[in-house]
Amino acid sequence: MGKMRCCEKVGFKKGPWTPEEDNKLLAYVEKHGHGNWRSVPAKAGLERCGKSCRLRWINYLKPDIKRGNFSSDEDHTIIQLHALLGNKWSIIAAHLPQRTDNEIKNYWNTNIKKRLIRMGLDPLTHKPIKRNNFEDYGVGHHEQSKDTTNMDHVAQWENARLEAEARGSMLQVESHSSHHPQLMLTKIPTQLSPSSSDSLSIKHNTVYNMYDLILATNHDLPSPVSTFSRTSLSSEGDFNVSETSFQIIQDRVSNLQDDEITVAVEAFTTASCESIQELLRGSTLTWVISKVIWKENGVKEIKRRKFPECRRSAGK
DNA sequence: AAGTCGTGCAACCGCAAGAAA
DNA sequence: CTTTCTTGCGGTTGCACGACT
Repeated sequence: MGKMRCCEKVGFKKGPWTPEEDNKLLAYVEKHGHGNWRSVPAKAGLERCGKSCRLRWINYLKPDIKRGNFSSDEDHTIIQLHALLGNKWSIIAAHLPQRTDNEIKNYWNTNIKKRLIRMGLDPLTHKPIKRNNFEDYGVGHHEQSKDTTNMDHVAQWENARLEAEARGSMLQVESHSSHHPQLMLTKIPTQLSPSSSDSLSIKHNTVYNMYDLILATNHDLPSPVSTFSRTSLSSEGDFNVSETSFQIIQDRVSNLQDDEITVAVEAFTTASCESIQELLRGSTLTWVISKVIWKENGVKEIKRRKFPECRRSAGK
């Protein structure tokens, strides 16, 4: 593209932030809000690039961030979600209010991953590693035998994994029944609430829900809405939606109460990209909504988007 | 006391998605 | 439709600090 990324420009300071810099950034964001990070450094009087400012704000300065040790509940949640989703830190973080994806990623890499390996479990699949693979993870036979004596812990991990898998397959079963024209809503934390959550940004008097939504519709049925869920998949594909269908679906979404939106479906959140692709391939489907927008007066809008090919997860 | 090693975490980097022009 | 810009994500790096020798 030939453009200069902000952090490539010389003259920007790098490294740890000083308290003075933190104060400047904090004062600026409190006064003007965040967004357009590129212009923030100049306006805030900082010699940092916008990206660095954004990161500092998101990972450290934001007032609702919880720091310190992870509770056993949080630990359990991370294990379960990781077993299902893999390294989808942002999605995992969405299930742990006040925790940042960076913090969860660090916690995983420095703590949970090592515990798994010590127990002889594959950190990717959470399943037992074959004995001759132990050295791949730098675990010798001595250590293995030491850890396998603690079968309780291994069993706990296995339970967490199975629980997560069961949850995932249940969601798929529900999803396959998408020809039934009902909304499937399950509890999800409050990230869809247009308050001060991580997933929202406020811009031009509009609250954007940054979590994508999938809205599957079966054209053979009178009701356009069969499943309604959220995901964060990327998109590509070829699904044409007529203006009529779009209007019907938009009306349907607009008629949802805020609290219904707030408890949006979890199904695709925890299903793998592959299973979603498989699911959508087999259906008379449908199309994808990228986001719901709450305007000031509470009116909801939706934005269209094409079907996902999961580029990020496939490429990395 | 000095040097080395291991660990935890903040910060950086490259890339991609999505919005805006 | 294309280009440009901003934002977000996940992998990786490097520094600070404590434990150990």
